[in-house]
Amino acid sequence: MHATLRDANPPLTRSVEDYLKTIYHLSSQGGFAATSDIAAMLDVAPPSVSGMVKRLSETGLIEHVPYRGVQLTAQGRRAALRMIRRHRVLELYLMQRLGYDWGGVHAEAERLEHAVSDELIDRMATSLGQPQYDPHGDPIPTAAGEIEDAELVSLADARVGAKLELRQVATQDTARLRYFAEQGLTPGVLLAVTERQPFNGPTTLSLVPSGDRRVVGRDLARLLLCREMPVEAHGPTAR
Amino acid sequence: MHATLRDANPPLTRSVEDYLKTIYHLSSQGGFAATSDIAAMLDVAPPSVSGMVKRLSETGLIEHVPYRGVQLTAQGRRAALRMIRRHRVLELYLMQRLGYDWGGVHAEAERLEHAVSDELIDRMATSLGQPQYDPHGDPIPTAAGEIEDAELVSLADARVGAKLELRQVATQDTARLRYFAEQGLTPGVLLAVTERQPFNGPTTLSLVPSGDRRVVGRDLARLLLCREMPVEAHGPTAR
DNA sequence: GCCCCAGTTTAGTATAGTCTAACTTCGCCC
DNA sequence: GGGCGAAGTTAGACTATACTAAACTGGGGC
Repeated sequence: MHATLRDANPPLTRSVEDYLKTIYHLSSQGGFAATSDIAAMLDVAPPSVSGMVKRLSETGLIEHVPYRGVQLTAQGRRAALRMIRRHRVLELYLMQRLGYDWGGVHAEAERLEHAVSDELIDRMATSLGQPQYDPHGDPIPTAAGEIEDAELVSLADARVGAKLELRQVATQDTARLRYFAEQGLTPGVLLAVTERQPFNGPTTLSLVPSGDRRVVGRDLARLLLCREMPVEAHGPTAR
Repeated sequence: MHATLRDANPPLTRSVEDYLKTIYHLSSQGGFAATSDIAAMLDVAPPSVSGMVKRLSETGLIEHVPYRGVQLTAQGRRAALRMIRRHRVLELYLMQRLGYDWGGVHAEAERLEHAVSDELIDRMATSLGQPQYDPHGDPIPTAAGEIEDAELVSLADARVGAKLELRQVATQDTARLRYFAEQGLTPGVLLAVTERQPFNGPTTLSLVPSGDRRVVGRDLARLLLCREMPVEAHGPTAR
């Protein structure tokens, strides 16, 4: 009797899927996801997170170190990547095939990702030619659950002419964070490197799509981790 | 202060949407939907239905006559038709644009219909050219909530050559119902009228796609209510 | 015209998720 | 090195939905 692996995949609930995705994002850059960060990102109260964390670690999807935070297990990571694949394929499909724009696409994908079957996602991916990146330039995990490493470059090292997406601001310092925010340099913004002074001089960049220029000194530029954008191959979608 | 219509649309839950759709189908042909029929169709226990019925009638979506059954209010009917529109547009889109076949499309649409936005459905409908019928030949309600009357013809009155979908077997008589079932004449089957003998004689038909022939006398033929199929305009999808 | 059974409703319990309020723990600061 | 504030957890309650078991109702058969 192989009842051992009986309920190996009790289908995850919508809520569980959201938690796993959130934990994946929070812990991808650094070990643990904190309760309060999860709560903030999902817009629920911290005790709700504690409760869910208990259930998820009982079912082996995450590992919980009390007062430290949580991490995904291999199983949890697989489930999270499946959701991320769904989300990114959906966003790309909605934009390319149904005329969605940046405004509406995220919310729509956010709801659909819990309802689609793997088959539908694969059909969409096939229809799109097995794309590797979503409309934001983020890599799409494969159906087998592999995802390209983000390979972040600091702005200080990016070559002049590169088109980048700012992905991470590598400091906890409030004053610097605030300064970056004032400059419009927050994760997600697109920019092009237009110039760099020699001898460790400052980098000049222009924000996309506004075209605004910024000059960033080397020390600060090293904190801005970016992903080089894939060659623009898709249509005239905004940006 | 117009707080009167404050929570006019507390978004319906997935479960509520399923109940409304089921009640619509069960009560469309005849006044009341019975508790046990709803339970059977949703695969839940009858007491679960009683509980939901109480809540739904409190919120004004249905009307409940104890021990008789339930009917949709105008508001409930509107919500049900919205779900039916979603379901039918989804089925058509999945088959025409993503290569789904009859096997998988229903289940997929059944899940997606609770997650899609009205905008997405409208975009799909636009992409399909504002279709009027789903792949089963059922009419698609408009975005405004209007649905074509089914306009059923009895098999006895259908013209020779017509292609029909059997929609309703208009008798409660068990013996007749059993006989029809044995003949493969159950709601949903497709058939073509091939011949009719004069002077109120029997009608000959062939089942689609098997091609099997049946001869049905006038009295019985009058009980078989059918919908004339719209002209086949879509591709070579199985059937 | 009474009775009985199928169908319906009530009662009570469970589960997954949420919340607020109250308590605990951690680690930083002086 | 002791205290204090922030972060985390526990406790307890609520909602939506489901279930089983038990009680009720109403119309058809004799």
